[in-house]
Amino acid sequence: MTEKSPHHHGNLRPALIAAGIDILETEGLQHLSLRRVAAKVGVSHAAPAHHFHGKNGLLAAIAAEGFRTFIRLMKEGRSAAGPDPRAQLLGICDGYMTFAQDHAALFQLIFSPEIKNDPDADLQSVAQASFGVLVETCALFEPAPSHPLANEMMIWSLVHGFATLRRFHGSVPPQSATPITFADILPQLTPRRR
Amino acid sequence: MTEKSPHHHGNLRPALIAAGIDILETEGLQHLSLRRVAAKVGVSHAAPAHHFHGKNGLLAAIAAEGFRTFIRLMKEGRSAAGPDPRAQLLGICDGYMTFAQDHAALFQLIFSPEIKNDPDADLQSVAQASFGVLVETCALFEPAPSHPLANEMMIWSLVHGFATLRRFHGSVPPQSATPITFADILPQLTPRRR
DNA sequence: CAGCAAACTTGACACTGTCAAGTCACGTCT
DNA sequence: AGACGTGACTTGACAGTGTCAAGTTTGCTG
Repeated sequence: MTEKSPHHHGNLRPALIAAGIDILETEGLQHLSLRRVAAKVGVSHAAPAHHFHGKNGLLAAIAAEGFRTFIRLMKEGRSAAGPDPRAQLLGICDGYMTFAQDHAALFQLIFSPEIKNDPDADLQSVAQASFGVLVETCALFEPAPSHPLANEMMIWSLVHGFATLRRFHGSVPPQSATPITFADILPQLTPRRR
Repeated sequence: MTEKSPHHHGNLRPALIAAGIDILETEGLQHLSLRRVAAKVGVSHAAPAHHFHGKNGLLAAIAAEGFRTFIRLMKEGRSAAGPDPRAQLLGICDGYMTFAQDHAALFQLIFSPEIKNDPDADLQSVAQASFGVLVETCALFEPAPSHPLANEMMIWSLVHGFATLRRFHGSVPPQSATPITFADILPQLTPRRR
C-alpha cells in the first residue's frame, strides 16, 4: 500500500536530497538539475520546486547535508590524531582536505556564491558549526596578538586555499614530482600553557 | 562601409570578449550566456559559438583576459610598495585581493573548474605567468627547508583562501567590528641575505 | 573570372527553471 | 458523519539556454 500511491510519496524531501547528492557525486554540479532529481526519484518534474521553493532551495538543502559530512570528516581527522595540539590541528585540516578531495562537488557547492546568502536556517546553523570545529581546535594555542581570531582566520584561509588549489591543479605545486603536504606550509603556533 | 555590413563584422572576436566581460562585471557569471553576448554585440545567436567553439571556449577567452588584469593589479600593488621584501610581498597580495574584490565575477571565473582543463594555449600561458609574479617576489626570501616552493604555495594558499573567504562573508571574520587584514595573518619570512 | 574557405545567419532540438492551474488525499471542524 | 480546506503533488505551458546542421554572404586567391 505504501508502495506506489500516485501522491504523497511519504518522505519525498529527503529522497530528493539523497538523489541530488548522488547526482552531485557521480556527475558533478553542472549536471544537477531539478528535473533530473525528480526523474531519479520518479516524481513529476515540478515536485522538487514545490518542496524547496526553487533550485536555490534544493542547493541549500544539499549544502546543509554537505556541511554535516564536512564537520564529521574534520572531527574524525581530529580523533585520529594524537593529543599534541599541532597534531590535533593537522587532524582537522586533514579532514578538511579529505572532504575537498573525496566530495569535490559538495565542496564546490558549500562554498559557492549561490549558497552564501541563502536564508535557510539549517544551512546557516551547520555552516556556523563547521567554523566552530576550527575555533575549538585553535583554543589549544595562544591567540595571535593582532586579533583574537587571527589564528583561526589564518588557518582557515590557509587550508581553504591549499585544498582549493590542490583540487584545481591535481597536485601542488602543479606538475611536481615531490608534492607539498599541508604540514609543510602550516606555520608554528605556540601551544597555550595550561 | 565598415559600419553595418551584415557579415564580416571585422573584429567580432574581441568585441564578443569585451561584451562578455561587461556582462560578467555588471550582472555576474550566472547571467553570462552565448546568446546574450551575441545580442549585446548585435550578431546572430550562434555567432559566438562559431568563434570560440562552444561556451567553454568563450569562458576560456574571457578568463585569459581576466588573468591579464589579475597580473597587472598584482604588479601595480608591488610597484606601489616600498623596497622592503615583506612590503613587496604584501603589495602583490594587496593586488590579489583588490582583483578578487573589484572583479569578483572574473575572479570566480579564472578559478572555476570549467576553466582549469581548457586546452587554450593563451589561457595556460597567462595562468602560468600569474603564478610567476608570485615566484619572482618570493625569490626575495630564503626558501623554506621542506620544499623549494613551500613558501610560494603557503602564500598562494593563504592569499587565495583569505580573498575567497572575504568575498564569501563580506568581511573577515564574519560580522566582526574589527576586521582582520592580510598583514595580520602573513607569517614572518626571513629575507634572503644578499 | 571561377572557386573556395571563412564568417556569419537561420532554424531546429533537447534541456533547463519557473509559474499557473488542476487533481488528489488527508486531517479538522461542525 | 459529512463539508471543507490545506498541503502534496501533476500537468501543461513559457522563455531562456547550448549545440548542431544547413544555408548564405563576403572577400581573397588562383
